[in-house]
Amino acid sequence: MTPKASAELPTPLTRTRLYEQVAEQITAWIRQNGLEAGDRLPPERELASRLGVSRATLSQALVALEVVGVVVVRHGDGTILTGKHSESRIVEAIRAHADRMPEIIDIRDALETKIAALAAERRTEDDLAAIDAALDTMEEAITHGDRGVEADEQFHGAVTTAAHSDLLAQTMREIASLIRESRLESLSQPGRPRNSLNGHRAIADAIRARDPEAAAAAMHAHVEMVSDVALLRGQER
Amino acid sequence: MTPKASAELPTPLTRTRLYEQVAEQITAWIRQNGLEAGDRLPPERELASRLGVSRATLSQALVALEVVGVVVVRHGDGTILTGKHSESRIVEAIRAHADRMPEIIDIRDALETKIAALAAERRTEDDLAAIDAALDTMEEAITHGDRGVEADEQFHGAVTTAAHSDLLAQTMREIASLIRESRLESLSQPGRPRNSLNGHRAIADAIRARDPEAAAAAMHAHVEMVSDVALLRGQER
DNA sequence: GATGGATCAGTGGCCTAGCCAATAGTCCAG
DNA sequence: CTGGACTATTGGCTAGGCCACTGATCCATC
Repeated sequence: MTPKASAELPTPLTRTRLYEQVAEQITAWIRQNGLEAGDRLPPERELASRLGVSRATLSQALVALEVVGVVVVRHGDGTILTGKHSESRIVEAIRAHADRMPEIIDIRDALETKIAALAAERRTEDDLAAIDAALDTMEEAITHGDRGVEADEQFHGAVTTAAHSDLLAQTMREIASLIRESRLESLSQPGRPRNSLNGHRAIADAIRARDPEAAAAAMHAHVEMVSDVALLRGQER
Repeated sequence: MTPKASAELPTPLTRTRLYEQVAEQITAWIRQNGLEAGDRLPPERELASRLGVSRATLSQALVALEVVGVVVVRHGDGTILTGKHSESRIVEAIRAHADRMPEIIDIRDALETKIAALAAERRTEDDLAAIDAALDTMEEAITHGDRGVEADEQFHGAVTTAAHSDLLAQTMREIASLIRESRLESLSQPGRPRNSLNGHRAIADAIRARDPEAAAAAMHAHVEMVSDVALLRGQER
């Protein structure tokens, strides 16, 4: 490498572990042969030699697959498929889809509407303060010409916290990365941040007034507004 | 199988792997010493001897922790904490809570209400047939004095399928085990299965009529009915 | 005929020992 | 002060081996 390369270097070069490659080869092999739940993998010794790795490495790969829930390894018996594949990860299963925006909208609508309603019922004064703070942050961001992506997330995060439901919060966190993408698209539209802020205000007011139905309605309208953008973008393709 | 032994045997006795114990010891050690993101674990050789296991086994444990996202292992450098702990798994985070029923109700309400509405919009004739089949199964189960737990799951599964949203389906699957528990409790109440079946019928009718709002309302009422049981049980404790 | 014990082959669990490869720090030459 | 070489430390992976568990089979016993 010589001087000029001041631009971005290709990659931090993520090193792949052997066990990862082995795990992928195994799952690929499973798909190819159309194996299903209950089917057996070959014995470790055989599989290891077939893959050209040591039994220790294969064992690591199996541990990984077991943790993810793809297989269950039974002492003295063998390694059995669970048919779960990678169902555990919500996100990855969806990422493959090209036109996944509508689905994200659906689930946002489902979760956030409920969250808004719960927040209206359960919010404390502290929760309210956090929500207001997020509104101020967004106000300021927009005034400075920023899109307010972070402030947007801050707001929704504050509302989620106010709902006081670990399960809902956890689930939101699970799909956070997907939602983030839709946010970016939405807030990139000219004039959209302002609209979004107004939506937030309506939601905040309903939560302040402890009115679950109004909060749900406001959140629903807000998500719908975002969906316009998404659908529009879907047509562009 | 001989007739008499119809009682339940103690347990299928789940065997614990050494690497699992090691992984737990490590996480426990992390908590005890209040280690945070960026902190290092001791070298493998040392850690292995301190824990009294071989390096190979310790390595398996680290693979498991790496897959879950607790640590990142860097060749030639060491093992570094990520501070993520186990945020990825929705379920486990909640299992710890003693009184988690209300939260399950909340998220069921959020997801299934939306799912019902979508099902009403998008259902095909095949979807409808599957839903009706589930109703018949439950009808029969109840007539035979069964609680109809499986038929209940079959129905909700059919509705979820009819919603044609992979993301929602995925999320439902993610919390399926939690919901299953709440189902068991609900359907164990005398007279409850019959009530539940009526609720299902109302939902099915709305979906058949392609009426999203009615479907959502019916599903909401259905989930509410279940929640009565749950809350009642919460007071028992 | 059914039950229960012994046996045996196949399979995973775990270990020891060792070499290879990457990293980061140090020191030295230019 | 920069760049290269060296070195200690650390993880990556392999080989080979013993032990424990599982399931099937056979056989003695009741």
